[in-house]
Amino acid sequence: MGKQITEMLKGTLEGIVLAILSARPAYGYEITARLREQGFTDIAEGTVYALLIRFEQKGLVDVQKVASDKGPPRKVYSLNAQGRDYLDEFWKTWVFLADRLARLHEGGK
Amino acid sequence: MGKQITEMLKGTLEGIVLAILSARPAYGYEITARLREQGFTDIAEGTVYALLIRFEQKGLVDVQKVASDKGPPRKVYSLNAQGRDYLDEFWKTWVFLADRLARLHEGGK
DNA sequence: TTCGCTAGATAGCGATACTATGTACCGGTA
DNA sequence: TACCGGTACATAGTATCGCTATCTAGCGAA
Repeated sequence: MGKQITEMLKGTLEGIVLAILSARPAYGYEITARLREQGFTDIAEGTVYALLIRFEQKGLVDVQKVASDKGPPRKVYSLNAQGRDYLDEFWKTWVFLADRLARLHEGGK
Repeated sequence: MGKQITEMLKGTLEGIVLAILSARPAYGYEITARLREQGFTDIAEGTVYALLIRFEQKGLVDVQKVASDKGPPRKVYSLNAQGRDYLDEFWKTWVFLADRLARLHEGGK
């Protein structure tokens, strides 16, 4: 996909992961896997963990440690009220941007 | 609009400006004005100039100095063949991302 | 002459995603 | 028992990009 997607993900990956969490709680490894399923094949694991820590620091998620039968305990993240507000904001911003880009795309054909 | 748009513009502003240039050649100040018309009211001028310089360094645009009757001479940028290829790539990447986000947005209602 | 608009340029900053690497736990198998 | 692969989390260092804040400079009008 090249380097363009990397820059484009800045600011959007955040919303993507929040959206995934809004569907149901999940832990880091699981989120990475789900991203890959959805076509984001080259998102680094480290990126997701760093993102989740930021969510925690901003108070957008609640965290719960859950023992796992394979590997170390999982940190399960769930979106809280503040996180949902933030996600709403994200979608508004996204729609704004997608709208304008759609117009530019149409115009340029 | 908040801080979200700032991060979201990373990687996309590049394509937006290339798309504007693909319609017709333009100079920095003009591009800034056109962005504001299209609703991007808070894009800093300095950002556009820096972006144009990057385009030049990457060889995506041709440059022509044109005297102006007001202010210093204008640097008029026009998209060249390589720039058009790059813009095509951009749209492909954008469509990929917009597609997936649309699906997430639908799912989350 | 001063103000305001046009036009371009740059230094320093902050946010974010990536690369690369490391730790640690578990089950299966040779 | 010893090793390997898969699971799970974590972090140090880097590059990119847009923003803030400033600066230079030309021109016309008040």
